[in-house]
Amino acid sequence: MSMKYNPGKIESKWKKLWLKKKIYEPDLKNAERPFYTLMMFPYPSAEGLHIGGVRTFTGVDIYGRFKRMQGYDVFEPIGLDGFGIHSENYALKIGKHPTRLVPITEKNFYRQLVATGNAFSWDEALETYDPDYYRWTQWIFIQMFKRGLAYRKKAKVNWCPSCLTVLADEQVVSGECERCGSPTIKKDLEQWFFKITDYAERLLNNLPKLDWSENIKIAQEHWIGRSEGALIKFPILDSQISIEVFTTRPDTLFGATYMVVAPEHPLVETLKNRIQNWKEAEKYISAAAKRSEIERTAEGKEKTGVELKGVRAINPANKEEIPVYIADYVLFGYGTGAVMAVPAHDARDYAFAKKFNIPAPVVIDGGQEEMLYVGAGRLINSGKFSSMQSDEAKRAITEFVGGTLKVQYRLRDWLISRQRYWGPPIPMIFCGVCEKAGMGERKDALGWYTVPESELPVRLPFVKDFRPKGTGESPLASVKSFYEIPCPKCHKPARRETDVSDTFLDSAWYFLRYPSVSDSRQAWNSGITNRWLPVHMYIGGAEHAVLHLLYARFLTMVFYDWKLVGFEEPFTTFRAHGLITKGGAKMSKSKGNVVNPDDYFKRYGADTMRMYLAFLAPFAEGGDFQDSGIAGITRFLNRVWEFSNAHAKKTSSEFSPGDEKVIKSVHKAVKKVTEDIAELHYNTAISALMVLLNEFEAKPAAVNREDVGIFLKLLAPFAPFITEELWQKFFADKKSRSHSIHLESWPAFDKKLIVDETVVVVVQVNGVMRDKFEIKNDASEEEVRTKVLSLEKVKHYVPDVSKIKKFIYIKNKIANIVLQ
RNA sequence: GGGCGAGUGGCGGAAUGGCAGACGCAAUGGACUCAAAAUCCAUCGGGGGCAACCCCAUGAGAGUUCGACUCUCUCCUCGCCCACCA
Repeated sequence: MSMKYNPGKIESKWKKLWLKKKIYEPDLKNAERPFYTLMMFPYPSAEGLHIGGVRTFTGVDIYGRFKRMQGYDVFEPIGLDGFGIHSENYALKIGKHPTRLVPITEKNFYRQLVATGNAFSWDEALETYDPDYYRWTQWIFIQMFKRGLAYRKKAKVNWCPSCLTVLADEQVVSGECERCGSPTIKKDLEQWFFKITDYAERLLNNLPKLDWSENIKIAQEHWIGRSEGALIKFPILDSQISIEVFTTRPDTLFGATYMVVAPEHPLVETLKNRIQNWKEAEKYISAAAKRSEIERTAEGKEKTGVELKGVRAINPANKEEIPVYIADYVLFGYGTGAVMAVPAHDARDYAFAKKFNIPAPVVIDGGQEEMLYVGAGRLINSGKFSSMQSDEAKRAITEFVGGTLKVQYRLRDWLISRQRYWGPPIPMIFCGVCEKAGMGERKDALGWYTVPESELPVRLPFVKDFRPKGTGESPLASVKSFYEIPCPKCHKPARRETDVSDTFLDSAWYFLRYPSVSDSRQAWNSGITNRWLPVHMYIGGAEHAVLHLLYARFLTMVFYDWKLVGFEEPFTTFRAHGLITKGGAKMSKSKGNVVNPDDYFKRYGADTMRMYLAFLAPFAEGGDFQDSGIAGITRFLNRVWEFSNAHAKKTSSEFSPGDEKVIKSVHKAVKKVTEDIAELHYNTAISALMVLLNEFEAKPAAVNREDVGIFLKLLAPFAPFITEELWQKFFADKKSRSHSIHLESWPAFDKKLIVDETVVVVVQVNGVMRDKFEIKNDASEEEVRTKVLSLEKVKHYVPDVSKIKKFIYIKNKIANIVLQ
């Protein structure tokens, strides 16, 4: 009889053949129905591919294969985000230079990805550490500088004392470094920033138009954090100086009994001479600077601060003299770095005022005796504004004190420079001579010049000691041959920028490069880009909601404004995938519950693993990986193999005339699998295939050769190898040029065939199920009623027909008799 | 503290206003076997009953509805994200 199903053998055969025949390479220049499907850029960790990563890649692949069979020219590129702190930290840990580590991890990662059986377009693979790629990352930086969107600024920035580099706000998670988990501190450093804040409003306003997982959109909305309020000036007594605050509650201005400025606020230094307790203030300021973000916030609601004695401000609404404090509960980076404090109507101010015995007059009638009321309401004790409602009062009071209405965003500019080794050098040159002479490429950045585009890439030199220095300078700052360079303008000795750019810059534009990888003269070919992008189906982790996904949107918007791309948003559809746990816990080395894909793929085969990962839980939700569950898929594929071998090769004389029910089941399965894949409900699509096979096996004589063919096509996106083998064996037309099942067309279903001639109607009495019966489809309510009342069970529960209050019939589904 | 999501058999999960537990795992019994594995058949939420059947059950409690796992409110638990943003 037939040979046994041997996944190892058929998988290695088809893996090679698919690559050789390039069946997954679309015609990038001429494709008529482009469909770009993409999984978030992976970074090649030396441990190799994570099983969760396998699941996500495969999830994207199932969708791509489905679209390809539906007639689309599917582009599913792959590459590695190998530059950056994550890769460098690993290199540091094992004491191997990143340049030596890269070829090893790259080879291993690509080998694993081939093993998954994914239909990647390998010809377009790219790596961020490849000079052919990062020259364009540098090119982007140059354009950003030239157009004023990249700038240098001395600022209090997040510093990771373990990674010894600065970090963007998005990379500080709960006061900890996103990479290594160390508590971060604030450091005063001059750094490069991208002006993402210029795009805050558009990044926010476009969100509703995007077909993205809702939670991701909400996360971005919160991160951008729009709030409407007012800028109001509080004059300082006996001076020309005033303190400006941003407030969302100008309606509570009459209740402002003190002010707070952030310890980092430059105004504090300006007022130094007036501050009678300067020593105390100074002590507080330097202590605040040293404390980590965690310490600053972990002390939680316990407020600290120092009154600036000798400095008094005037509340512009009621002209009262009020004290000024410094306290670290006020953030320098938000608003103006100073607040007016209204203890009666703000929880933080309330806590602070209580501790420092500051009065808290009530100015909004909260309808309760409670001191603290943060809601809106009717104004009291507010002079001529008393009895006004908050909404109206906001505008009126702002106007009264000469303030201005203002929209404030929480989003800050993207800190782009890193004092590390493993990244693209920032392509800038600084000339001290030009700076003194008032020269520079941009008037607001004296002394700074971009590297001429013809000289790109600025290659990352080999630096033996690539460890971060912790001095605020990158290891490149120790390589004279790298940074010593004549000024492009005055030709005097100048200095190259030695910082590298953030990894997130590498990954913020890679999807634009993929279709144009072969083009060595430009970052992307706009004709090809506009043909293929925006990415039609993008899938990745929710943890990138405010990192990668925000940065990618920002850059795309910028390129759109520069007319380099014809679309404003990079990803039409985005779906977040779920997390895979093992034994109910996140996989981690320390817990010893990490699933190594290599072992499993070798043992069970790619088809089985692909299907198991898709079957174990809804794709978007994630679930628990259990070894025992794999057996179910192994059995299923064995049965597919056996059944196909036994029935697909029947000669025509052996064909069954076909059983009506089997045909209907096949059409129903086509509908269900088609709809489920489109919704990424892979688990239920697979269960539908299992149901169909169960039915095939129950009445094999009624199964046609054609039914088997349809079944294999439906299964093909999930199990590409076994279906290809069986298709080639029994169905493929050997003469046609390419006869892969994966290039066959997706089965259609006949609407007429999925409707049953009879339906089962459930009978309820007072909402409790009592009986059911079969009746012809779309029977009239009268027919149903007659039938229902004739049932023995119904007679038992409804002895007196006159007691029927209501008869409810939902067509083809249910009949409910309601008694009084 | 805020936001988002989730709570259904021994387990993963299905059903999103209409027969709760599809599909699969595990388990139990049986067939095959000298035996085991594999495979096949049967049982498989709880309680009652010889049985036909009946009752209870989707984290807890209320509500809306002829009818609620599904919608609304309150509470509890868990997960993820953000977190002194004025």
